[in-house]
Order: sequence, then C-alpha cells, then structure tokens
Amino acid sequence: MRYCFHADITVGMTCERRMVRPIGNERIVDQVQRTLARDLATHVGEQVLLQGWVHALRHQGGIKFMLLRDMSGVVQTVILKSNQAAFAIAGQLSTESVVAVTGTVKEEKQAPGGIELLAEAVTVLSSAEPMLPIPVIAEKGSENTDPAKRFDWRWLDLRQAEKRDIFRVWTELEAGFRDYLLENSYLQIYTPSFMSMASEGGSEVFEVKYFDKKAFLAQSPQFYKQMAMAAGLERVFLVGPVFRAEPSFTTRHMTEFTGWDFELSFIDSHHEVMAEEEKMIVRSFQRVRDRLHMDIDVPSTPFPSLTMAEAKQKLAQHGVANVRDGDLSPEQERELSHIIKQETGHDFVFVTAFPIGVRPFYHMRLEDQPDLTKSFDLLYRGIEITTGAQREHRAAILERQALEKGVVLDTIQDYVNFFRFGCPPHGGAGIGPGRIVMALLGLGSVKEATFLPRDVRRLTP
RNA sequence: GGAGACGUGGUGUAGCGGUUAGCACAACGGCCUGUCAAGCCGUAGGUCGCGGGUUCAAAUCCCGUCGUCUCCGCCA
Repeated sequence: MRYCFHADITVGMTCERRMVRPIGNERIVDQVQRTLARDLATHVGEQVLLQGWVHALRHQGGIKFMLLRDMSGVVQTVILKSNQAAFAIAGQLSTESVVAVTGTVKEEKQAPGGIELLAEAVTVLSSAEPMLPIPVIAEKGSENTDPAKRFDWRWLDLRQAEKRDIFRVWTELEAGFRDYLLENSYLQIYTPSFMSMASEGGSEVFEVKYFDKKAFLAQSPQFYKQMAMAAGLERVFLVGPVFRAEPSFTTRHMTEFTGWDFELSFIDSHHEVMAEEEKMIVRSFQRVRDRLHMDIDVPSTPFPSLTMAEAKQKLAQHGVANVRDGDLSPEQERELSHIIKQETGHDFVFVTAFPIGVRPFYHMRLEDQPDLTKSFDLLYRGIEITTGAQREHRAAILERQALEKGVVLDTIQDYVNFFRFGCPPHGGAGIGPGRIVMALLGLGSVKEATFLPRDVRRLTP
C-alpha cells in the first residue's frame, strides 16, 4: 500500500430505502434506514440494515461469516444455523453478489474491528457469477493482474477500496482548485469540443464527421479562453475534456483526458500566471489534506523556479545528458525534480523562458530577450503537469510571429480577429489533474487515475 | 512515428527440444459454531495467442501475424 488515509464521508451518507405497499386505496410508506459499515459501532444493540457487496464468505459448519463491503468499508456479519432461512441463503451466496442484511449490531471481541452484525435476514439483490474475470479482493496472485485486463473489467477493478480513494483525492483536489478560483473572481465557462479547424498545427487533432463537413476535436480550450479575455470576462476557468491524436505509448499520455484551464487579464508577465497557479495548487493540496485527513505535503510558496538556461546548467553540473537544446527530455525532467527536491525539499519546480523554437507562435516574447518566450512549464515529482504563458495580444505582432513559424495567416484569421478590437494583455495555463493525482499517489499510470482511460488502443469499455 | 519486451487453465506464474504441461489463488463438492490471507479432504478446468517452418520429436528453436506493455519522440 503506497498511501493510506481515512476518508471523511459520514456527512449525509445515510440513505433511505422506501418500500411502498398499496393497501386498499392508501399507500403506506415504510422507511428503513440504511447504515454504512463504518458507522456500525455507533449502533450497538440496535437493529440495522446493511447493503453492499459480499466481500468474503467463511463457512464454519454451523456458523457462517460474511464480510460485507460498502462505500465506507468492510464489516463482518454472522449467520447462525438456527436462523434457517438466512443460513440457507448465505449458503448459496457467491462473493461480489449484492445483498441486504438486517440484524442486530453487537460488540464482539473475536470479530474484526470488535464489532459485527448478527444477521436476522439476508436478501440477495443481485447475484454475481462465481467465476470473476479478475480478482477483486487482495489475494495470492492478484497483485500483478495485467493492467489491460483490469481496464477491460474496470467496474470490477474499481471495487477495490483503494481505487475508490483515487477519486476521492481527485474530487477534493478539484474542489480546492474551484474554491480558489471562485473566491478570486474567476468565471466558469464551457468551451466546445467541436472545432472547424485545428487550434494549432493540425497533426495531433482528431478529425470527425460533422454532417456534411469535417470537424476537429479540440486539443485545448485555449483559443476560447483567450476569446473570453477579448470579451472582457477578465478571469475565466474551466474543467473539461481535451483530445490529442498523438500516438503516444507512455504511462502519462491518453488520447482524451480532463484538463483544468484558467486565463486572466491585465497581467504584466507570465509570473503572475505562475503565482496564481501556485495558490490554486496549494489550495487543492490543503483541501485533500484537511478533508481526507491525508498525510501529504502541502507545498510552500513561492515554488522553486528557474529558467531553461539555468535548468540546463544545473543538469549539466549533475552530469545529466543533454538530448536537445531548449527543452527537457523526460529523463531531464525527472532529474531536475530530483535535484530541486534535494536542494529545497520542494516537489514542484517551474521552468521558464523557453526559447521560441520550442514554443507556439502565440506565446509572448521577453522584451529584452526576443528569442525567449514568456512561458513556463510546471513539474511535479518529475512529471510535467502544466504549460502556461503570457499570450501575445497584439494582432500585428501575433501575425508576424505566426509567419515566422510558417503558419498560414488564413488558417488563424478567426483567432487573430479576437485581438483586433481591443484585448487586454493576458495569460493562462492548462493543468493535467490526472498527472497530479498519479504523482501524488504514486500510481503507475495516469490511466489508473482515470475512470475510463482512452489511449491509442483503448476505446472500451 | 522509432526501439525493446511479453503472450501457458478465471487470475498470477513454473517449465525454454522428449513432462500424463507443474504450482498457488479463485471456482465446484464434502467436513467443521468464531472465522478474519481460515483449515482439512476431494473434483473440474489448459489444442501453452494464431499461422507456417525446422526436427524422429516444439509450450520450448526460426519466420510471419495478432494482441498487450514499457521506453523514446510529443505532451497535460
């Protein structure tokens, strides 16, 4: 187990099950309160209803133990032979079936956790076929089930409690991100995924049939965020899907993933964008720590930051091979994070001042060093989680930079139009939350952090 | 797009020229009133991804093919 924490999910988690029985012309509603496994200890002596999955069965002749699992945890139920009906049903059960058990809660030294439910009635809500295609509970030989097989049966894979924790972390992380944005005058927008043309380049976009036309799936909401700046919204954010047609076979790439994006106006440089992102991330990590009682490092601000030139120099000093000037290889990203961690104890590091050669035409350039851009990447534990920049908002300069990059002006005319009628200086960034979750929890792949991953080969389930 | 690796019962694996293809877990049947990675006894389940070749003999060697994974490029 690489991480461990206790989730706080007690609030509002008592569900009601209504049984409606018509009697004459009236309807009588019985309300039976469902109790969650982890709350059993607060109901000693009471009769309760548990509903969940059969986690494990242990037949002991005249006594049967059934471990029942719900979203809150696992608890033991006991079925005695003297209760003939329940005993017979339990004898026919298969693991991973969904059941309802009513009974009396009792303290019992011999029970796991010191608490158990003495079953009075067992009802099968949905029986599971006995032969599971992949193991659900930890058992011999289940640790290394091929990820591809697990993803084929993702709904079984996710029954493992620690996998649900991944989504708890993401949920709180994203809530923290939103908390910061909402408290700082950002407006939420949604941008379309269908586009009439590629947002840039064209080699990495998905082409789709759109009635009698061709359309493309957005590989970034960036142009639309910038339109929002031209619209005078000043500060916007969104959470949404992003599509990349890159044939990338790595543990950190997918063809569709969720992006967090924000953009803000009236900035002087990309450093203001970076400062904003720092605060969002701090807020996110704080929320995960506080809500999930999770022992994680909330980063201090400001995050370490160095220019590409400084990064290259530092890497050279540590004997890390330089593959390509002006950009970092994955190995260099890992090593740079490692070096910064040793020097400062920090998990995050900004790299700024990328040369124009490795950045798109719309990144603004440094006034005193026109061959460098006002852009940055943010690395977290050796993985790139953000690219951001101050954008070039002056139409004439934008067109000149596009031409320099060999971009045909006709293809970006709609984009350039955003800047023709008054647009404030602005910048923003795109964040990959899946990568943050992956690095935070030490997962083997972003796909593990994704409910239903999509990669070059996978379109199902 | 480039490079490398791996496909053996449901899952994880051993075997790497001649084995009735072994083991663990899961499954099925039996015994057991305190199990908790339960235990004990028994049963079933594999044309070793697919196709071709070499050989007296192929899970094992060679070629092709399909599937999967990893690294690089690219990126969030």
